[in-house]
Amino acid sequence: MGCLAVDKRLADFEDICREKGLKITHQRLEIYRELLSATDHPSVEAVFQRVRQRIPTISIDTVYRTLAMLEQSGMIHRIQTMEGLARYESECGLHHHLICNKCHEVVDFTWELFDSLEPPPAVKSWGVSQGKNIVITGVCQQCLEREQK
Amino acid sequence: MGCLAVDKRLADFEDICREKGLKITHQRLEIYRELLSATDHPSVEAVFQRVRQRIPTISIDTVYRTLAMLEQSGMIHRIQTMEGLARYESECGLHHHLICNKCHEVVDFTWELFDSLEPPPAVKSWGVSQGKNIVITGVCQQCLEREQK
DNA sequence: ATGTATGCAAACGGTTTGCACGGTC
DNA sequence: GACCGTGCAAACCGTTTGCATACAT
Repeated sequence: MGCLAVDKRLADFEDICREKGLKITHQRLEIYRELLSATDHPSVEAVFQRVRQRIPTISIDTVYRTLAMLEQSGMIHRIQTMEGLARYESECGLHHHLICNKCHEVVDFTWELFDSLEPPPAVKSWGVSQGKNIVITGVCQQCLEREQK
Repeated sequence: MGCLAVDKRLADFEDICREKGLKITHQRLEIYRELLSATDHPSVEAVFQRVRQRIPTISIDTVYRTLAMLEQSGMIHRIQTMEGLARYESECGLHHHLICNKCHEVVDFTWELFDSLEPPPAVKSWGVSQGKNIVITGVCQQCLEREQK
């Protein structure tokens, strides 16, 4: 999953750590590996539960700290959802999000036409833009089917 | 401010309350009035501080409950920010948001060309879309100037 | 050997909830 | 007078932090 193979990105992770003087620990590797193979956009709690199966002694604090560290290094992204909790993704390519109002699942989609569009002049006069992201909210197919049970 | 005059929207508020059997209280009126005249996108705490000047005995719980009620009735919108707190706006017209990564201020902008665009097919097959919102993040002019002090 | 990362536990901040009183209808 | 809304306080939940130990370098 993601824009590069998992192995390549784990190697990059080690390079970035060495470069920044960060230590390559068992916990950090497993947390990053978990996020690289995740297709949903897991919450901190979800990452914790998954990694815990391989490292039963891991604490949720370490998951919080590691995810924050990975985000600061630009290796993963944080998404703040309407539920009020943070979700993470390892996807680094240009993309947007579909969020279901019922099950709160997050799905990626791409929209190249939009990406190539020039924003209106008001944006330029506001300041310097660094990210341009669409969030489409609605109800996903599974929830629609579940509703008309 | 907003797509309708403040007085008109306060009258609508009373109609909607009567319709739904909700009581028109002093607190609810002042909270809604405050949001109608706000140009920033205030947090619950900010609304509380402002309304408190006119109703010194008001509690923050009431502000939370009233804002939730107004949102459920479709009279205002909640925005979940990256800071992890909720912000509210009374604007009901189609618009998008500029968010400064430094001061976290939220500014509205419109983009009619985008609004008229048909989303890619993947969106239709995902489910039913209800909202389509752009968030552009970056650094606003004031923060840029403050930086190069 | 040095110093950062971890795990534990406690604190934190925004938000929600249970309850008795007060105000609206 | 009936009942919903309010204010107070306490609970709640996701997240952050201080500290002593464990581990990577």
